[in-house]
Amino acid sequence: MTKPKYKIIADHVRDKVVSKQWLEGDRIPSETELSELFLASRMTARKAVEQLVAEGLLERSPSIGTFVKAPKAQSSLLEIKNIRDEILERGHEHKVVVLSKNSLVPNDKVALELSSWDVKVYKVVILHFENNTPIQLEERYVNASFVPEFLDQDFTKKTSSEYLNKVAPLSEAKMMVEAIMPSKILSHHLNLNENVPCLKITRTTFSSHTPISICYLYYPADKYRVTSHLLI
Amino acid sequence: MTKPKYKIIADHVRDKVVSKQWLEGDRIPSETELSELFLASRMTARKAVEQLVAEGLLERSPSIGTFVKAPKAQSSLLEIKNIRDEILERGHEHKVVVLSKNSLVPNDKVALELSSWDVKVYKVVILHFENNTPIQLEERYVNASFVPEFLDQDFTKKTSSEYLNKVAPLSEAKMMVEAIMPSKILSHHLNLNENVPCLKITRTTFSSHTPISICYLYYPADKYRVTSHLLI
DNA sequence: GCACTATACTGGTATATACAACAAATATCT
DNA sequence: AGATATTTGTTGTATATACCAGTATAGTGC
Repeated sequence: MTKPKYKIIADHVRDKVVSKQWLEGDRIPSETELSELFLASRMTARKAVEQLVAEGLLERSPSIGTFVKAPKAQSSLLEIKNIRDEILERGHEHKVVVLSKNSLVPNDKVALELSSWDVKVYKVVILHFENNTPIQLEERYVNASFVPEFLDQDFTKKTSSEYLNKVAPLSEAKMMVEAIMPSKILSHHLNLNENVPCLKITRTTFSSHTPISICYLYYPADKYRVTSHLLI
Repeated sequence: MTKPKYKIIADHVRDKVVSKQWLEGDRIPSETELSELFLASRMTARKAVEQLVAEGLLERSPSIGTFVKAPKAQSSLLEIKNIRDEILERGHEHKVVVLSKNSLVPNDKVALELSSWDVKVYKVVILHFENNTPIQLEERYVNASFVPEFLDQDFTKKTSSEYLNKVAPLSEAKMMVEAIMPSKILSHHLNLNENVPCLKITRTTFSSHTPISICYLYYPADKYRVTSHLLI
């Protein structure tokens, strides 16, 4: 299970970019330099760079170099923002309680979305608090073969979606918004009064055309809403 | 300006796929076969295939082959579609009942969104049926100075959003999705059972940066949901 | 007929090499 | 000093080669 060399290089470069050690517009080492740094051939270094260009992190200019690309403006429609950033942007405090971590064989519905019948799936249930008020219950299933170390993460330090976006950058997402009446257990976790509905968001995220994760997000309807802004 | 060989190969294969000469699930020629067909090296043929895999047209299975991938379901991104088209697309019947038409001075909330304190506002309330089941209650406020003839329209023939899009083409939209418990009157119109929540969509539409209309759309939660598909 | 083995084929990784097109820096000439 | 030519560095394309790890098929032995 040794990681291919081009992936090692790609991971290393991606880390430099997402950790902001290399900033937007910076020129990264040339393909030849990368190949020397990692004791690989130019073709291998090139393959790593190609992958990151496809992910949208880098941008090439022939005869000049490869540069860190500006992040997508991407405020737009029903954006995929992680709950922590959202809460911090409102100037509030974010707290997390991990309710469960499991490795399991997916049920049909989850397996269908992750198109992974033969593989394991990881499941986590996490409760998010905004200023000590429960704001989101996150029930997340992750394709274990693509993110093998998912369960080892400490989600109190980095949210699950932050981690996923790091190891398998988001390329595509499907969302569904429903209104439901909460089950008793859900009502308990979200500390809901009687007769308060929930917003249920089902979100499937893809990385390079592969479904990585499906999550069910439950919000108290009296404290949360989804917005989008669409330019035509 | 000669096209690189790998692009020629990729274009050729892509054409086979989109023209349905090669169908979903079909195995395409192996990399070696492609290289022989196009008098190229395997690496070049491989690069063509890699590109098409990245585009999502093909799918690889190590030791087995490369296959034509199932096309993406492709609902579009939280599109602003009008309810009639939506229902007709599902192959169902659409019926409309206009509950009220008014001309009034806007309350603060509506006026703020339409940024029209000094002008009149038109209001319509319309109930939409899908196969004789109430599916949407539309409460719409329109900036009267921009759409003076709004109230004269027959909304059973053309929906309000169709008409608006014709006289003031949509350039921008803001949406908000919430879950609410219906009021008694709403529950009655939507023919809801007890304890069924509603999806409330608040949508403000703009034409050339001017807010034209704000509408509140109420849906029975057990019969409706909002989806979006986001490509990054 | 059945089980096992060998072979051929597939995509995945990795390298070495070569040349083209272009840009920027450097050196050279006038 | 200024214009021109050369060199160097960069990405882009293309090939030949090698080996690995799987799968599928054909062949072999029983």
